[in-house]
Amino acid sequence: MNAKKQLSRTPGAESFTRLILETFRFNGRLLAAGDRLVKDLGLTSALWQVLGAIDDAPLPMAQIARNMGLARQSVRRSVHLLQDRGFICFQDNPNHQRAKLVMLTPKGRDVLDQVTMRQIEWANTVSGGLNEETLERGVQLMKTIGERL
Amino acid sequence: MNAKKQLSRTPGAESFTRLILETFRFNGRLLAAGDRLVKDLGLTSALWQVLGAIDDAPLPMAQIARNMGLARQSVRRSVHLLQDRGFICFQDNPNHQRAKLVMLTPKGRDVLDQVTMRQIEWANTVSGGLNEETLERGVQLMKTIGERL
DNA sequence: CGATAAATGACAGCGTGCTGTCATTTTTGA
DNA sequence: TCAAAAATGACAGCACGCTGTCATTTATCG
Repeated sequence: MNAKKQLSRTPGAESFTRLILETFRFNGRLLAAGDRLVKDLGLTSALWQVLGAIDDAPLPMAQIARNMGLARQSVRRSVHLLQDRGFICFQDNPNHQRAKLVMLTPKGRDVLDQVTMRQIEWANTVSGGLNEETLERGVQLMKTIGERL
Repeated sequence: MNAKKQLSRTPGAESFTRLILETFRFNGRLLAAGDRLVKDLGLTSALWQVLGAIDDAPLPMAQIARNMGLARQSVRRSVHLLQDRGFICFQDNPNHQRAKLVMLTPKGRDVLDQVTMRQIEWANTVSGGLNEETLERGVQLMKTIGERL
């Protein structure tokens, strides 16, 4: 007698498992594409994302991290690299003595604007011919599953 | 006169951009969930994936890397960690003197089988209530876009 | 008000992806 | 056949995510 439980994936779980593996690949490709897009400006995908997070308004590191879904310390590292490159600076926070506001320098503003224009052209090209609803359903799918994890 | 070109995203590009940001988040959550699932067995998401790649048959490192969509050297590092833990060993490759075959040890086989059972239960739960076609469309979407990058 | 909890950033260190370079082996093609 | 190109794994080192710990500041609530 075979005591091992007969365990198998539902059809949905099969698809879900494929989705996971494909997500790993896709994520890697997106990061690589982003790196290519901004390399000559002295940026990387990670640094660019942090710049983008303070596009509208200066924010403390912890707030940036929450907005991006990253750990506080991951953002801290990027912020210091951006400071070294002269893209951001710190501004006193009237509401919090410890948590200074991370703010774009004029140089950082220039670079972010350039990158944004490149991203727009790139996104228009890559998404060309793709159905908007299909994309939106993909976003929703990841949000839905993400919340269950 | 404003010489700046009026550049904006198409609706598809807006959705695509949201898809990108959501992919970063989703990827992070998946890795964390995988780590939790196998932590007590001395594995991580990355090591587990490599074990899974040689579930069916021993393969050389470079082949594993291609199958997983990773760089050769990323896989090399994981393979050596798995060797340190006694989960894999090397087997002579009759077709290639340099590229030894990476093979599960009995211990590695046991662990992988355990992990696989856990993943099946987990995937069945997480994917419960999700439409299979929706998931499959998500997979297709990422494959399609991924090829354009 | 004051004690305790929570949030924040600094510091140290790890895991896993990448690239570049090298020696060796295998494959290709003139 | 044999020289050039490609593939493979070893080694070194970087980028960026994470965690844990700490001192300090801020918020909470009895």
